[in-house]
Amino acid sequence: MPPKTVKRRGACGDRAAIVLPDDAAAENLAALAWALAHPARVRIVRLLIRRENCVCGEIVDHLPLAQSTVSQHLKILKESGLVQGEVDGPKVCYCINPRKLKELKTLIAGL
Amino acid sequence: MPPKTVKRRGACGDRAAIVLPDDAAAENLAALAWALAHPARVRIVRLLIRRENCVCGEIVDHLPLAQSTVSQHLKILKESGLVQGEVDGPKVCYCINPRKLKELKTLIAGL
DNA sequence: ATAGTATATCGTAGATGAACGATTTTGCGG
DNA sequence: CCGCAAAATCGTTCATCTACGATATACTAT
Repeated sequence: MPPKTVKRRGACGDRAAIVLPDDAAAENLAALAWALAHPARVRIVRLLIRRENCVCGEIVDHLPLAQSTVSQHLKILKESGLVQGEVDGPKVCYCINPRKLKELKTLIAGL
Repeated sequence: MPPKTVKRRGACGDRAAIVLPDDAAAENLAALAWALAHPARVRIVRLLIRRENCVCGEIVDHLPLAQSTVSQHLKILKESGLVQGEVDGPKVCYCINPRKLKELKTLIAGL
């Protein structure tokens, strides 16, 4: 997660973080953009969009990264809401959350 | 800048970073998404789009951040190409780079 | 139950981001 | 030339990412 204009500890000024009207929208878009702010995650999302159905750890085979690293990227994508995973036997299938994807597209298009 | 699947120093495995065909596209989108991956930068971009012309350090007045912090965000936005700045007397005017913005929109829409 | 495969989580290391205040740079005006 | 205002950069601090290997967890099948 990106520090999201997060409240820092007491030191360092901190300046009350006045929340302006469209702040929520900005944070929403920033969170979604953040999910795509790494090439590996872009690749994963594209992969999941293509094979519109779920995919399991073949994702790992498509990336030059260790399984644990891919798992972390998937976690980030899940937390963003862009990707959903459901258990299927010993494997886990991931798929795109079309609603979130559309939300992202709408937010970007509406810039 | 986001680590962009960057080459790490010799230690840590490093695994040759095989560059796959659409890697360039993924990195390109990731870099643009990265620029918007922070609420403050989203706000700045929106501000610059609205006042379609240039704006100077009033940007600072619109954000609950120190001048130096805003300057850093502007630097990131400039590096992404989404924003351009040109000197105007003692001030600096920033404006959106419509080409890059369109590129971003196209890449997202084409997901 | 047990072994086996598939994911997730832990622990670590190094790099980088975000934020600030302080300082430096830059371009005008007196 | 000198001072001013605006912006950029420096230096610091803490949090977080990214990556890995190693380990733990989960579910199947034997």
